[in-house]
This record gives sequence, structure tokens and C-alpha cells, in this order.
Amino acid sequence: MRWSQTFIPTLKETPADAEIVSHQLLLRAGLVRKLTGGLYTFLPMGLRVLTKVANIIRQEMDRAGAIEVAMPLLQPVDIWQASGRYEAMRDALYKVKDRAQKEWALCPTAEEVITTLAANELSSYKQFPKNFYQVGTKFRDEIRPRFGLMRAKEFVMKDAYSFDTSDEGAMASYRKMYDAYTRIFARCGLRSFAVEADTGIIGGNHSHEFMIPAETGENDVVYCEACNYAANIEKATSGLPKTAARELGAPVEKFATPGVVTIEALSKEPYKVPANRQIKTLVYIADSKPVLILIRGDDQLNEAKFMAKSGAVEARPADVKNAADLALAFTALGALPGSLGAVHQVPSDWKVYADERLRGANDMTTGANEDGFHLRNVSLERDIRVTEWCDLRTVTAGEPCPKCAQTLKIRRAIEVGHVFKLGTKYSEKLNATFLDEKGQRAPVVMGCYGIGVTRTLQAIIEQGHDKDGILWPVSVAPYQICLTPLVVAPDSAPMKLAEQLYAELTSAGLEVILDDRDDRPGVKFKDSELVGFPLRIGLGEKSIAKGEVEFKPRGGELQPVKIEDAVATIIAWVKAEQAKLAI
RNA sequence: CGGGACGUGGCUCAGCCUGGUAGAGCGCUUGGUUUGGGACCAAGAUGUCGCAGGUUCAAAUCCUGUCGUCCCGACCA
Repeated sequence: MRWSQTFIPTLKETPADAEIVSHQLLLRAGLVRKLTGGLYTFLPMGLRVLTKVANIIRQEMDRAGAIEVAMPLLQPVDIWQASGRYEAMRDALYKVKDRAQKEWALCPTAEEVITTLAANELSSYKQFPKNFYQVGTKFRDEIRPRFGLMRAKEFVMKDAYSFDTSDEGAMASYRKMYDAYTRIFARCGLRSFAVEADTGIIGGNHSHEFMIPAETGENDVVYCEACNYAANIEKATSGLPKTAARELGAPVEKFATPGVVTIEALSKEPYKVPANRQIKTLVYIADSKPVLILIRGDDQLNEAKFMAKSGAVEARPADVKNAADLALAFTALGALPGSLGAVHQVPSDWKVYADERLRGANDMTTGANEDGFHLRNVSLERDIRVTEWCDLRTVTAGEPCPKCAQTLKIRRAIEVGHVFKLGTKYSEKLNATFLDEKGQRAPVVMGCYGIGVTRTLQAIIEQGHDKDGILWPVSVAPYQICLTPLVVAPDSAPMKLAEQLYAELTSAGLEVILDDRDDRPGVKFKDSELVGFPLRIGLGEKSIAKGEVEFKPRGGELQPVKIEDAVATIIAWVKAEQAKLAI
């Protein structure tokens, strides 16, 4: 390709509406342009990278035994209602109406569609296992699109769905995808790691996310360097001991705490109740019903854990400024936040979730459900009707690893892939069953596996850049080689040699862009570094006169190479770079 | 949805506080000089100052509303 014939609108200055470096470089290198918030046009260089990432994914999916299909982007809403996710997805699901006012959904993911296919087409155990995948556009009505392609309204995703006849089979399918993902990200030049993950609205009971470490990521990952334990903060646990039990027997005692409405205030003079001897009482509205959540005063609630444990589709803190909440929750309890507790006056139909760390604790202090009063000598077991004990707290850095007791750390990361073992959630609801060897009907056991292709592209930039621009791994670079003649007159020595090298390298199967623009060298060098071609070959009259070309790996040192050795040297370099990314 | 910031030429921004009819750099066009790290000189083109109201003799500037963008939070496979 000739630079002058394609379209690479580079920007010298950083666009004002791009905050993180990968987003800035996407725009500056001319890979994409924004149409509006969360919607981007892929320009030639961006599209080439996207296609390459997608093809690496295809190769590894195929290698793992998955088979490619293409499902409709427009989906009937009745299958979403059947799976129960029409409500669960809520506003994240784009809905459109046809001329008959019938409602349709724009594909955010395709469990319903593929399960419908399986229900219709897979009926005998002999047809299993199967793993269908597709690479295509997905739509989600994100509350807040951000960071360019990282969280967009429309994005490219690879989604795969496995169908097995047994739990063991499903685990094997899961493992194959897990291994394929590891290879995919390695081939994209990414340093990735897998973490235990919450399953959220997708459902299922076993899940890993593939993460790219990056300060700009939207996920907090808890990890242990000693034993390789790693989990999303939404899922992570730690080996902290339970709250120490003290002497039993003292009766609950009410005491006045005028104006004290925070854990911190109660921990100070004159009360001096340490936060770790307080019970934090939170009121949530979960699927329109109030519930109490109890955690220790020095802990933070992990809402994802609560959502998972309670099975609620929607949950939020009760809001004193909301009249309905006020009546439903706070009036019923008899107090406002700051004086809440679970000892007295909790309506008998309310669920009370308590964090495991409080189990067995006594000598605790909590709100009295009377404004301006607290209770001391509270025993969780004796004085509070806990309906469910569960892990609800958020892990913090420095706590002991749940597996090996060494110190846990926390870092930010970008989620690029997610694998789920789904079980029979969808197959049961959408009636995907099969007959086994004995003629018994059973629901298919499913898994689903996603990779954010556009997000992965941006993650590659986020992980691979320097002050001059992008550092593409050779496997995904828009072109592997940029030929840069410093004089472009057709009969000049640099241009003639460039044409010759272009022909030879292209016929050798390499991807080459020839910068034939009549621009000053500085402009061409800067642009090639900004766009990030892995290897630049500089062709100037001076070096050609010495029988040399300039060999400049992106991010490396320039070295002269004899003209007669140039093609072989370049091919060898590209092969070596490819070998580094092979798995 | 809550909090914050910002909307001025294709891009980055100044001008707004203190109202007087719009600027710079980059980019673009033409001509010339240049030619190894985002050149220089000259001449040009490009703006209903996001939109709608209001105040005023007069609004980019002040007020109200609205739309959009970005950031934080909430939310989010």
C-alpha cells in the first residue's frame, strides 16, 4: 500500500476529549474517528488491526474446536423474556420497533439466540459437544460510554457458546476456552492474566476474567504473588480472621449518642467504640423489597457479592431523600441512617444478610433504631435475627491471601475476556434438551466465552506505546514494514530502491506500506512512529550512496544494512518478531 | 441519575470576569524558497462564537432554559 493512496489522518495535537493515552493515540494515529459518544468509525489502519486481532481469535477458536457462525444482530424480544433477561438487562438492552410497533432487541450478546438454535437442532447426545462462536458487532446502551473503544455503545465482540451433555464435559470445554484465551492474548503481544470473577447477569457458577494490567482499567484485581491467587475485587476473599468473641452474658444496653451518625464519630470521645466492634447496618432496596445488610464497622460492603448472594436483579441503597424509601424502610425501622440496627423493630418479613466476619461476634455496638441512641453488648447470635450469613465485605490490600496467607495486593486492570460455565440456566428456560444413551431427556450444559475485540485493540495500545506513539506487536500491526524514501521523485535513487524493496517484500508475503508522500523527512518519521509500524526502512540518498539502507525497529536503534542484504535481513527480523509471539 | 468542567474555523486554544460586533498557533489553498526529525516567506479561504429565549442602544461576553462532550460517582457480561 502507498501512504498517499490510503487514509491515515494523523493529528499533531492531542484531541481535547480523549483522556487516556490509548484513546488519544487511537485518534492521533488516525485509527478511528468518533461519530458521537461511544460510536466510532474505523479508518483503514484501525480496521486492519481489528481484522488481525479478530483473525488471531478465529485461528485459536478453530484450533480449540469451536466452529464459526453468524447470528442476527436484530433479535426477537420474546426469547429475552423467556430467559428472564429482558428484565435483568434492563436499560442496557437496546430496543427498536418495527412498522407494526413490534419490539426487537439489538444484540448485546447471544445466549438466547444460540440456545434457541441448540434447542431446535441438537437433540441427541451423539451431536455433542459443540462450541459455536461468532465475531461481530454488539450493542449495549451503556450509561456512560468512555475511554474511546473501552466502553462503547457499539463494539466488536467474539462470543462463543459451548454445549455439553455433562458437567465434566462442560468443564473440559471451559478449560479449552481458557487455554485458547491465554494463547490469543499472548499472540496479540499482551501480558494478560486470568482472575476468578463474579458472573453477574450472565449467570453460572464458575468464571474467569482475562485481565490486562493497566492503571486506566476499570477493574480492581486482588492478587497474591506467592501463590498466584487472583480474583476480581467483586469476587475476591481474604483470610482475615472473624471478629473475636468476648465474654458472653452482658445484656443489651441502650445508650444515648446525640448527633452521632457515623462509625467514625462513635469511635471517638466520649464513646470510643472501635470501628471493628461496631456493626454497620445498611438498608437496601432489592427488587423493590427492603433488606438489611450487616457488616463490620471497619469493612466496606461489596455490592457485587450481595447481588450474587441475594439473586436480586436490582438493588440500591435506600435513600432518605426518596419519599417511598423513607416510608418503606426508615419509618419501618424507626430511625434514619446513622442510628440503624437490626436488634429491635426489624419487620419479620425482611431478610437480614450478615457478613461472615461477624459470625459469632458479641460485645458489639450498633444503632438502636431510635435516632440518637445506640446499643452495646450486642451478640449477633443472641440478639439479631440473621437470615443469611455470607461473604459481603470488600477485600483491601494487605490482607492475608485466602489460599496461602501471604499478603494480598490490588491493582487496576482492563477486562478483555470473560469465560463462564453457565450450567443449565439458559437450556432449561429455552428448552434446550437432548436424549442421552438411555433415552433420558436432560438439559444441555452450557458455557459462554467473550472477548472484547475492540477493547483488546485499545488495550494493546494502552500496554504498548511510548512518547512518540504506538508500539504494535508485529502480529497485529496495520503493516509490518514502513518503507520511507526521503526523496519521492519517481526516478530518484531512494524511490527506485523503495519500489524495488516494496515489490520483493510484498511478494515474500510481508505487509508493507510505502510512504510516498512528498513531505519532509521529519514529518514522515514522526508519522511512522505515531502510527507505530514495527519496522521502518529509511531510504536516503546519502546512505544509498554508501550502499546501505537504514533499518529502524520501532522503539529500537537505527542500524545500517547493506542494500543487497536488506530483503533477507527484513524478512529474518519479521520472522524473529513473529516467533517471539508464537505460543 | 447525582456532582464537576467545557462547548469560539478541521485541530489545540485565547477573548468572557469588566458587553461595543472575533483572534492566535497548527492544519488547508496558491506562489516561492527549502529538503535527514512535525521547515520558512508571502498571499489567501474557512466562524449564524452549540441551540433557543431573555436583559440591553448593543451579547461570544450577563441571565434562563436546552442540547452535546468530557471527568468523578452511581450503574455496567
